[in-house]
Amino acid sequence: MTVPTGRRERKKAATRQKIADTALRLFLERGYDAVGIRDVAAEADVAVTTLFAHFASKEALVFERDTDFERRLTEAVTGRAPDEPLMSALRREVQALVAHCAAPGAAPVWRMIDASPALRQYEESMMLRHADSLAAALAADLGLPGTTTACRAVARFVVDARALAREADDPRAAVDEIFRMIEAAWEAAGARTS
Amino acid sequence: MTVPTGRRERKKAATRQKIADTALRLFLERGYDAVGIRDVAAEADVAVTTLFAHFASKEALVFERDTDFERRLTEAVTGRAPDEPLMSALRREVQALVAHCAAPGAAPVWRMIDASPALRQYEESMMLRHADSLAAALAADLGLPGTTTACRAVARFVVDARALAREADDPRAAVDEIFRMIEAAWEAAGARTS
DNA sequence: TTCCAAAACACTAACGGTTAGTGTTATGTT
DNA sequence: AACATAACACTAACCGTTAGTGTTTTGGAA
Repeated sequence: MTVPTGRRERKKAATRQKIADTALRLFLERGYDAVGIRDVAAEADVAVTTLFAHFASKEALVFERDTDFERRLTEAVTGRAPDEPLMSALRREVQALVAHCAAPGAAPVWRMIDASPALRQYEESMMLRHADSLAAALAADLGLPGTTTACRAVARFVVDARALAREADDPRAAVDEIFRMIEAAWEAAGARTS
Repeated sequence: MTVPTGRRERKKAATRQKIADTALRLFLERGYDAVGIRDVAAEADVAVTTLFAHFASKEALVFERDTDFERRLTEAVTGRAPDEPLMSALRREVQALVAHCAAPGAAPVWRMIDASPALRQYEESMMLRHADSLAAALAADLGLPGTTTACRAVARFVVDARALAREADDPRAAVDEIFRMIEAAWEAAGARTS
């Protein structure tokens, strides 16, 4: 139980990163479906089993940073300024996340994701996991003992907002519009929750 | 272009049904993961390729009636009484769908679905497809040329309601609570949409 | 009735993601 | 210095799925 950063952990992180980088490069070069797991493993110079020790599935290679998204959502709730309303903080964070997806460098990756049913499906279930985390964070912020139906509902609405905005013509405006709806929903629920 | 019901179509439907019934029986008997496609095909006395000619995937064997759900959602919109509000009709239909899931005979099937990540994921993406259909139906009902952001958002909220209610302690109450939120969201959007 | 095109069905073989089983090295700790 | 552990490697296989190919059935046209 010493402090974290030993050589072992650094090597492990390096291997993981090398695999992820190699995979993304190959996927963008030749297309997601045209690259096999065995190709990625060979190019990254690791065994297939090693690759699966670091990533649970082929899709997970693409969404390597997925825990970041989850953390950002929950921290938007737990780490907001004391006087900021919940929904305001969430809208800001979703705006930032959507803007991040629309960044110039990210475009080819999202085009690849949109082109692959497997990747789209993986992203969907990722977002539902994030919604569960967010629901828990919301409930905790309200001092509730467990996640209520209203918390779960709003959490889903928020991740829906991100998904819909990503596909909209004007992502910024879409987030604003959907959040007006979510805020109304939240107030309607609030009459019973708080 | 004669009328449909020839012997051929009856036989095809019978084969399809036999495959689905056999699959569901085996899945419930031995567990979804413990039954292979080859087992199902053998037990239904068809070739594996025939099975895949009728069903696109192993998961589709379980959600055989999925188009029914989709149709019921859109028809709740298009086929409602002329004076009934949209959200009222949708709430009624979602209540019916959720009640249907909670029916005694359906319990083992849902337990199986909840136990299998693959099935859960399949159901999720099914629901998103349904949300897209519903969004189109909503837009059409409002006389809009295309699906707007608000339509898409509300459609997602509605299918979220079904998913959340299915897992809630008191499904009926959950649907009511979430629909109070959705109606508020719909009104907030309506200020700009209609 | 006879024949034809289409569709359902079958069979083999394979592909690609994923895992089990087993063994080898490197690393942090005692 | 020695041990326990975790990272890594290799082989072989499992399972869902598809391609390729051929056979039978069926509905309708000639």
